[in-house]
Amino acid sequence: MPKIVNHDQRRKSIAIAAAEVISRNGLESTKLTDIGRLAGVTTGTITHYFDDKDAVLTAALEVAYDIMLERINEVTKQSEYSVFDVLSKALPTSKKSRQAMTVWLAFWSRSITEPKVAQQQIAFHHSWQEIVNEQLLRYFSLHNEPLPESLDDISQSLTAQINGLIIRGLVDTPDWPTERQHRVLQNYLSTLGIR
Amino acid sequence: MPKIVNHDQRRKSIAIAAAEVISRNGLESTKLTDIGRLAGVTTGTITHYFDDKDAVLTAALEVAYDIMLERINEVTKQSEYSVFDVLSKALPTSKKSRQAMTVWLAFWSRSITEPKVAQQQIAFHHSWQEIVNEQLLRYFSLHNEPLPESLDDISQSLTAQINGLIIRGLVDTPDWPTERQHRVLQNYLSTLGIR
Amino acid sequence: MPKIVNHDQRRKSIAIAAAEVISRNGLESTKLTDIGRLAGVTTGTITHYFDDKDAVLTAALEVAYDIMLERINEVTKQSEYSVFDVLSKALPTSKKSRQAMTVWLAFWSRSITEPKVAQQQIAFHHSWQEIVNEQLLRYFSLHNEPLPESLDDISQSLTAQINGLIIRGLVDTPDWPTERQHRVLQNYLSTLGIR
Amino acid sequence: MPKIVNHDQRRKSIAIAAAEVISRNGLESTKLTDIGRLAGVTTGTITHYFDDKDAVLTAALEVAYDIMLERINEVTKQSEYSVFDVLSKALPTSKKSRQAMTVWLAFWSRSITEPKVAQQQIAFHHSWQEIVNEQLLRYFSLHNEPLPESLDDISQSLTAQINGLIIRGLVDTPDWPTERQHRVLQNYLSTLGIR
DNA sequence: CATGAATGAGGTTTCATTCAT
DNA sequence: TATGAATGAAACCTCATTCAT
Repeated sequence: MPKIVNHDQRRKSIAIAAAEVISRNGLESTKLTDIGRLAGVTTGTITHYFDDKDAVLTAALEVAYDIMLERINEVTKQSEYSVFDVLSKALPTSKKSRQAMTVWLAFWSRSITEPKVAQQQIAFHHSWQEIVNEQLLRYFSLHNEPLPESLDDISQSLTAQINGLIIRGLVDTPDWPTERQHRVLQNYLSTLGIR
Repeated sequence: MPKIVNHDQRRKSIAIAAAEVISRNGLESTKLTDIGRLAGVTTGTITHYFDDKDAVLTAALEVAYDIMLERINEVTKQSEYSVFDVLSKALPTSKKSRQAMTVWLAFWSRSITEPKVAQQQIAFHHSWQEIVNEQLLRYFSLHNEPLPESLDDISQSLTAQINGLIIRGLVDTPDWPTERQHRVLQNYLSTLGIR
Repeated sequence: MPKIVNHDQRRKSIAIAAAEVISRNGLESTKLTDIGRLAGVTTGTITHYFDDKDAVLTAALEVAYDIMLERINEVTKQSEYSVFDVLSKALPTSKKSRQAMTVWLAFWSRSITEPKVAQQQIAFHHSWQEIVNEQLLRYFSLHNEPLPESLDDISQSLTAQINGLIIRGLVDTPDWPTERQHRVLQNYLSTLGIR
Repeated sequence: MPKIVNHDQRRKSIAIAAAEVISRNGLESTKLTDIGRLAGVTTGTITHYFDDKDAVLTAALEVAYDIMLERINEVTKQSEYSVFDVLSKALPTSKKSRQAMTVWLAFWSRSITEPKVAQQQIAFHHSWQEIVNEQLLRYFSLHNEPLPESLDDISQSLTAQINGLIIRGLVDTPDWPTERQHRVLQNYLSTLGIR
C-alpha cells in the first residue's frame, strides 16, 4: 500500500523549508541537504518532487511572495484601513516579513544574470504595483479628491521608496527599527498629500 | 633584484576584474579562474595578492564604491551643478554605473548573512548619506531657504528612493530607461521643493 | 528503498585501503585518490564516509593497531605459548606486521605536532604495555618465581626495546632479517631471566 | 661590488633553520617560506643555495646528526666519564636534543619510502653504533673485564633500547621525564653488568 | 649574487544529481 | 513512491619552482 501524500502539499512544505533556509543562510549557501533536513525529507525526495534545485528555489521565491500578499490581504479584508496600513505590511518589521523580504532581496541579485528569475521578479512587481495603484485609487475616491495626472509615476515612486526602505531595514536593522521605517513612509505619504 | 611591480596597482587591477566578473555573472557564479582570465593572471597570482577569495570580493565591492564616488566627484568639482545632477549619478543609467550598482546589489543580499559585509555596506551607505546631506544643505544655503526641521528624515527618504530606483533600473531595465529613472527622481525632488 | 550497505564495513574497507597506501607511499604522499583507487571508490565516496582526510588517516592507524592486536590474540588463545611467542608478533617480520608497523611509525612523527594523534598513540601504547605486563605476570606465576620489584620498569624497558627493534627492522631491513630481530629479543629476555 | 658571504656558512644557517622548522611543525608541514623566514632569507635564496627542497631537508637531517654527535663529543673529550654519560646524551632530555631527535624521528618514516633517506639514516646509524661499540670496549678494557662473546648483539640491543626510549620521550613526554629515561637506561646497563 | 613575483599542477572538499532498490 | 549511497565535476587553495630584474 503506497503512502498517502498530497503531492502539492509536499511540494509546498519543501518550498517553505527552502524559503526558510534561504533567509537564514543566503541563496548561495543554501544546500538541498539543509532544505531536506528542515523539511524532514532526504535530497532524493526533493529531486523527486522538483526537476532540479532551480525549481526548488523558484518555488521558494513564490512562497515569499505569498507570505507578503497574504499579509496585505489580512489588512484589506477588514472594513477600515489606511493606505499606510497596507503598504507598511511590505516593510521588514516582523519576523515573517523579514524572512519573506530577505528571500526577495536574495533573488534581486540573481535576476540580473538569470532572465527566468528576472521574469518572475518583474511579474511579481507588477502585482505589487497594482496593489499600490488600487490603494491610491481607493484613497482618492474615498476622499473625493481628484486623481493626480501622474498617478502612475506617483505609484512607481512609492514602490521604489518602499523597496529602498526594505533594503535599509534588512541591511542596517539596528539603525532601522520599525518606528523609523514607519515614520519615513508616513512622511513620504504626507508629502504626496496622503494621510 | 626581483621583478618590480606596484603591489597596490596590481591588487587594484585584479579587484577591477573581479567587479567586472561579478556584475556579469553574479556573486555566486564568480570563479577565481574567471577573474584571473580577465585580469590576465592565474589563480595563483590572485591568492598571492589576496588572502583568499573573500578578500578579492571585498576589494571588488570597494571598487564599485569608488566608481560611484568618482562619478559624483566629477560633477561636484564643476562650478555649477544641481542636486539632481549629483544624485542621478548614482542611478544605473550608464554602463559604468550599471556595473557598479550591480555589484552593490549582489552584496546587499550577502550582507544579511555575513556581518563583515554588512559593516562594509553600512559604512559605505553612511558616506553616501553624507553626500546627500551636503547637497541638501548646499541647496538650501544657495537659495537662501530655511533648513527644514526634519532634514535627516528627508535625506534618508531620498537615499531610500534612489536605492529603490536602482533596483528597478537593474532588474527591469527595458521598462526603466534613463529618462524614466530621471523623471521619477526629478518629481520626487520637486515634491520636496527642490528644483 | 535505498541501496543497502553496511556502513561500518564500508568504512573499514576504506580504512584498510588507507593503511595499505600509507605503508606503501608514506603519510605525506598518501592521496585520497590513491586510497579511493585501491578501495574501488571515488574520493566523493570517501568523504561520504569520513568527515575529512584526517578522519581517514585516524581510522587507518586504528586498522594498524587492530592488525597487531589480532596477531597477538592468535597466539594467546592457544594452549601453550611463551613470552617470546607473544612479543615477537610485534616485530616487522611478516608482510602484514611490516605494513602495520610502517603505519605506526608514520604516525609517531605526526604525533609530535598533533596532540590528537599523540593521544591516540599513547592510548594504544598503554594497551600494548598492558599486554606485556600480563605476559610477564603470567610467566612468573607459571614458573613459581617471585615477581621482581621493578616489574613496571622491566616491562617499559621491554617495550622500548621492541620499539627500537621495529625501527631497525623497518629502516634497515636487509641488515635486520627475522632471525636477527628474534635473536636480539631472545637475548634480551634471557638477560631478564625469561626463557 | 658583490655582497661578501660565506657560501657554506649560508647553507649551514639555512639547514639549521630547516631543522628548527621540521622539529616544530613536522616534516610534511615544513614549507620553504617558513624556513626562509626563520633564516632571514627568501625562497629564492634557498633554491639558490640548494638544488631543491629535498636537498634542504637532507641538510637538515645532517644538522640533527651533528647536534647529537657534538653533544657526545663534549662528554668524551673530558677526562672522566661513564658509558651512561655518553649514551644518555642521545636521549631527548634537553631542548636541543629533543629538537635533534624530533628531526630524526621525522625522517625514520620517510626512509621507508625513499631509499636515499634510508641510506642516510643507515649510514648515520652505523656511526652511532660505532660510538656505542667504542664505549663498550673502553669500559671492559678500563675495568679489566673480558669482552663478552656477543659484543655486537649487546651493542645493537643497546641502540635499539635507546631508540625505543627516544620515541617514548618524544611521543609521551609528560610520562617520560628525564629521570625516568635515565633510570630505565641505567637499569638496562646494570643488567648488562655495566655500572 | 640575490630577490620575490608569478606560475600552475595537483590536492582536498563540496554538493547537485543519478539510480538501484 | 521514496530513499540515500555513490558519483564526479569543479571549486578553492597551497606551495615548490622558475626567472626577469
